[in-house]
Amino acid sequence: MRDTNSRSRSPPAQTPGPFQVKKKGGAATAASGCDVDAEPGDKSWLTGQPYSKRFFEILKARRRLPCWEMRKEVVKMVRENQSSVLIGETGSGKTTQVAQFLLAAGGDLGSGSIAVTQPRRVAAMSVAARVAQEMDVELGQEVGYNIRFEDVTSEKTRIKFMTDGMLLRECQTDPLMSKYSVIILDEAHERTLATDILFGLLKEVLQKRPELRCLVMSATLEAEKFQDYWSGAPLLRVPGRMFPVETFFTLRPEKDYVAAAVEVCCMINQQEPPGDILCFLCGEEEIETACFEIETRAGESGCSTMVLPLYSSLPMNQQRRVFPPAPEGTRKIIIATNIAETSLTIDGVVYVVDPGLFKQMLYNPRTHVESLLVSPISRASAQQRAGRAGRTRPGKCFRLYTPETFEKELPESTYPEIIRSNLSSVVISLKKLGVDDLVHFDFMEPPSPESMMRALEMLHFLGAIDDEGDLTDAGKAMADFPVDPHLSKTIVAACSRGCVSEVLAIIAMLSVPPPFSRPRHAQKAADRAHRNFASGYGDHLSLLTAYSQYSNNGSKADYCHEHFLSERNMKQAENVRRQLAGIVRSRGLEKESTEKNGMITTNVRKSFIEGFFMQCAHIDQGGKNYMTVRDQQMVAIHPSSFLQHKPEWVMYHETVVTDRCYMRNVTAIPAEMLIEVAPQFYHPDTCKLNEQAQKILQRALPRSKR
DNA sequence: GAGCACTGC
Repeated sequence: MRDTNSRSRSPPAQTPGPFQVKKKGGAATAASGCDVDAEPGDKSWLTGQPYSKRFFEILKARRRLPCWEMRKEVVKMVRENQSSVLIGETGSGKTTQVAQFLLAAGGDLGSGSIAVTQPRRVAAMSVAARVAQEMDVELGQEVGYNIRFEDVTSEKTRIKFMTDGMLLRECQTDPLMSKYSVIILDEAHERTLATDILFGLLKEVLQKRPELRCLVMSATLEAEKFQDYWSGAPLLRVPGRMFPVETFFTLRPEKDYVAAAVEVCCMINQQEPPGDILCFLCGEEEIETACFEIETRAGESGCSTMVLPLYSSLPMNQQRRVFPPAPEGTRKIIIATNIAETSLTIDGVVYVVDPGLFKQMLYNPRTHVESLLVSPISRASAQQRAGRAGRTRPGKCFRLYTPETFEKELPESTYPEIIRSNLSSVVISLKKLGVDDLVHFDFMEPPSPESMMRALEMLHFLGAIDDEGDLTDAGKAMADFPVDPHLSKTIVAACSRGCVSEVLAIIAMLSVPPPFSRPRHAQKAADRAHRNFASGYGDHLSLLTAYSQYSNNGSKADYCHEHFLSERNMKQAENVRRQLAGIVRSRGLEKESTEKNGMITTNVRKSFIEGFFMQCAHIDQGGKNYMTVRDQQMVAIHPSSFLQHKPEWVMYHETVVTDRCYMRNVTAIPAEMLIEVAPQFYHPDTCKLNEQAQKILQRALPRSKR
């Protein structure tokens, strides 16, 4: 099944480039012909230690992987070409084997270390653990991983699994990626924002480092697209290993996909032979509804069934319930979001029910509005979902749409993140990486000029770039923080206003999934508990109260439980705060704190206005709704807000569109504070806001210092 | 007075 592409270029010169990394320790070298294969009694070519018994047991399984037979071809392709593409289906073993082949092959390939990127943290961790075991080394020594908040590598590390975002961050301090002799971008078909940017950066780095090798690994689809982008790089195809999956379509489109999914799950449960069912739905609420209905109907029909929901906001211990096999004679039915398509793999699934839909965040640069919409999945996703039924034995996939829909209405592959995202973070990090000419940056999928313009405009408003489009000092500082530019601007502002400690806590709380938990069965109690955190100023300062109380409490788990905080998300917020504080400290940005002079709430709000002055809204004439200043959109305060009254002006963190457009995380801002902090936008003499807004500002003018 | 797909730095 191999097709090495005929367009492959002639091999580059074998002379080491100027960025050759000095050879690190190792018991054997390329000259001794080290190989991944071994015989009992051999010593590890890498550590010089005798191999363990387990090593040989694992080796037996590795030799059976489809990838194994092609190890010489893989090595040859990568050695002879600066960039190449490897297509490997599920079960080919590419993720665990390829880096080992290349390292063992030695020569230039093993001169530095090998980076393997993954879109997800868990994947980076678990694959690293597996490979360390396969190589008979301790995790964190020769084989390690690096994800946010966790660096399990050492001086000795030769193969490093990392998230794509982590490698992108590393480029800021080492733009030539000089530590690495090979960079493998795995799961490239997922087209994450970070992988797409790494593509473009790597293309430039490869020109400067002729000895560097880049391997793009992907599941089957869009091979030609990758090849074209990498100027006809050679391609190797490794077959997968999976059981056949029989696919069924519906005759007519289904009006109510939740009802149809429930129907089909119950049908399988009653009529099909044993085997677990995995059903894809779009969100928490419909999953819980479907679970309830299937459970009820299974009870009526007398089938022994275990119905389990699965989505990311589900507490960990409940998520874990999907993995253990059901008792003999009981069928497991898992109703899951997209989390089960890529992030989690459940063994024992024989039937897949696929309505062909998922929720996707879409950004409209024209209106600045991001909204979460139910959209059709891609044909690639449909194939991936079906594949979930054939992991342990032959399975069946029930698609709740017609073959015509599949052919004509499903896009071939998922819309890359980069063309449906707000690009302000992308632009500021590229600028920081020295990519000034964004128009000519070699994106595999260039984002729309409009999206790019909006991002540049926003960064200009925030003072991150000057009129020439170059990063300002503030902009350079902002780019160091792994948060959205609105937030990094707020941090930089807080540093000068002496309230950075408080602002970081708030930003950490805003950057993690909702810290306030509100379990279905105890909503009233949760609301009551949360009211203890309420600040009259609004949500930002309420988040600060919650964070401070939590972090000053001795028994955090108990505190979370009693006050209906999500322990998982609060821990995450602590991590984020610590990381951001570390950056503030290492850059020496902080001025003296204003905590003692009682200005803290004022200064916190002023700092946020510096980052969010475009995300403010004023009350309309009727006094009921709000109008956003940026695009005159009618919005309302989200009912979850701590704000109990309707102030004239509010600042909001984000908008969410459901039936109506809501502002989430809202803080009251006096008009005079807007005029003082952002006069370019709010001074009534110069601002270009509507009449109503002007009137309010005019009235406030005498109170302001400007 | 309503609802948060999924990742990542």
